[in-house]
Amino acid sequence: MATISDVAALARVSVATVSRALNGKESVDPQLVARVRKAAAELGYHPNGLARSLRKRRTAVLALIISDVENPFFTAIARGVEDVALTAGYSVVLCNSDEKLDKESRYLDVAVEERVAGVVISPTGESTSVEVLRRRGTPVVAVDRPLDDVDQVLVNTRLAAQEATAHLVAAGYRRIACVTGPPGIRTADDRLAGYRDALAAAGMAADPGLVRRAEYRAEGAERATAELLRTAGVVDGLLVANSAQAVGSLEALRTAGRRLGTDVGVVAFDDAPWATLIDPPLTVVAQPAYELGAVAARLLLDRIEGDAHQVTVRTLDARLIERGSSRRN
Amino acid sequence: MATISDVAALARVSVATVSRALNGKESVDPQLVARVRKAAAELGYHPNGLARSLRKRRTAVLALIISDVENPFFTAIARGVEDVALTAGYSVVLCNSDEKLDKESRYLDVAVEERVAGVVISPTGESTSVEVLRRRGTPVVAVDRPLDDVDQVLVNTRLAAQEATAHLVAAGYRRIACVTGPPGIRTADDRLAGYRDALAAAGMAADPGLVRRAEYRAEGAERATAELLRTAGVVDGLLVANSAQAVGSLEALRTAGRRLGTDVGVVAFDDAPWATLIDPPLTVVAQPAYELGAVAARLLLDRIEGDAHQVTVRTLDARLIERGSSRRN
DNA sequence: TTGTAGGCGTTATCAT
DNA sequence: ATGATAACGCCTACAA
Repeated sequence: MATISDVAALARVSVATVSRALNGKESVDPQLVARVRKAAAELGYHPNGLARSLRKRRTAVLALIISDVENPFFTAIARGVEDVALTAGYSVVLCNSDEKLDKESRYLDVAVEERVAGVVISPTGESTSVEVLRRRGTPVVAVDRPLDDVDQVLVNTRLAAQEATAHLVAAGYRRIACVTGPPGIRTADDRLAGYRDALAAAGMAADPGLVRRAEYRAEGAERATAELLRTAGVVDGLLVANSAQAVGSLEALRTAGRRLGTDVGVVAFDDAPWATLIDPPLTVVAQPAYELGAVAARLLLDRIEGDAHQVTVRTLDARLIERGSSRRN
Repeated sequence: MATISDVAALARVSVATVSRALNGKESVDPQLVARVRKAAAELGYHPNGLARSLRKRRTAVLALIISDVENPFFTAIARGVEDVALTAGYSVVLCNSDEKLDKESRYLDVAVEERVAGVVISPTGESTSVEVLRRRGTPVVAVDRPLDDVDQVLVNTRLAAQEATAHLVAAGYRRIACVTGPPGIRTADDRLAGYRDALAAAGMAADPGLVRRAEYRAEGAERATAELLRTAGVVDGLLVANSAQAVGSLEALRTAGRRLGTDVGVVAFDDAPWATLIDPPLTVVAQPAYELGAVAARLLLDRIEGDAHQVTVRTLDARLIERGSSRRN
């Protein structure tokens, strides 16, 4: 484990010169630079980032805390963040909070302790607190879900849900149900709200029995949907709040022998790769996940580089992609 | 940004005492511990992990370098790694090499510079070099794909491919094609080898025209499969090397009007959540991704904690799940 | 242009 | 049981 002074000794210069040479600083004799480079290579020298960051009082690492690594929506966000961070010279470390508050707060502590330059987070819930970051002045950007007093990049998911539901109404479905995520998760609440907006606008009664909440996972949605079909009377339409849930809901519909589109019109959030593989293909609300991440990273870098602006909230639009699952036949 | 000496001052003790108290060390007057705790809380003190690691010459952070964050197989591995690391008191940072050698080697450099305790990596290719880690003595475990001279956790993917192909043969398919990943990626090569093993065992000629290579993504596989169907003559069976590719291959089959199972028997690697959603459901080779990650992490922790064992290679088995896509009717 | 030396915030050693 | 103090490896005034 060679250090800077080993390099200095081998190159017969001072550590200061090594530091300057290796960091491409100002005026160093090119001949010395060469000697230093050679010595460094010979020793397999890699600067100690810990020491460097300690001294400079800043790191070039961003933390991205997402609520579910196994959800393609969040991994797409991750790629967006990564791409802009990397080109700006920052590394990204990804942390998976798994929708669990304790894991999330542990990672927030780690972020503080490792003194990351900034944090992009999709908060697990309403009680998510980034106080620990705020106290230290670590810049934060919330993505996908809101968070008080910090920059945010969101999707206009309520409008999207409203449009999706209106689309089902226009297609002739009348008893439209909604399977959404747990209460307290803003995207889940918003999608439900949009659904209700659309029903109200269409002058249709909002039957509470047609609404189910489940974890953002296939299993929960499958149970919820099965139960819905058993107990809610006639159901001929369904809005599902994410693609993991869609897997479960579609299983349940099939088990119940209900044909997609013909018997039950379905729209789901997230344009999963398999959406066009099923028969009929699934109508979806496509969210701009990659952009979400890219915009969030950009905002964060602005903050880090001291561009002290006001708290900004950026809202991106989702897009309805009509396919066979929301057509009567 | 409160430091340990701020806490010391406020609690009117020495920094040494603060350090001992906060780290639950040996014998410290309980009364002082309380005073220190109170002072720390009051100041919102969080120890500086950089300084700590610099001093202790070790970090409690593992790096996991995977070749594609958007591939569920790798995110499942990530969860395995994470679960065991977290319970052992380590944090995991996830790095996405995106199957690109330059991103991979950048992350390897970062891992060294940040002095992570160890690295789990799914190497992008044959030329992946962890020399930089070896020189520093950073423990490494390769996962899913082999790597010279380091601990490895692999799947017996050649055998699995052979079984899958034999299953197609047994089901009566005769002109079986194979869509696999790029050359140089070991899993891709192994799956092809297993496919050939099975054909040979069945005394069937291996027609090179029935083999296609494509990126481990839907688009490439779709093109490859479409071309295969156009140019390879009769094709009534298909082995696909991962679930992303399966999406593309199935699209291509549908576009070509070939019915799953009836016209073309299909088996794909990876038990994707949507596999049972299509009609008929997809026969798959399920890989123990989570275990892969968990075992790799365990091996890595052993190394880190100085359990100097010989290079070990663990091979886990995959499991064929027969569904409708490999049945004639 | 190059070198010397102080300090970033901890932990650990050595006294007391 | 507690306190002073020397590293850990690097960067950067300041000096030469």
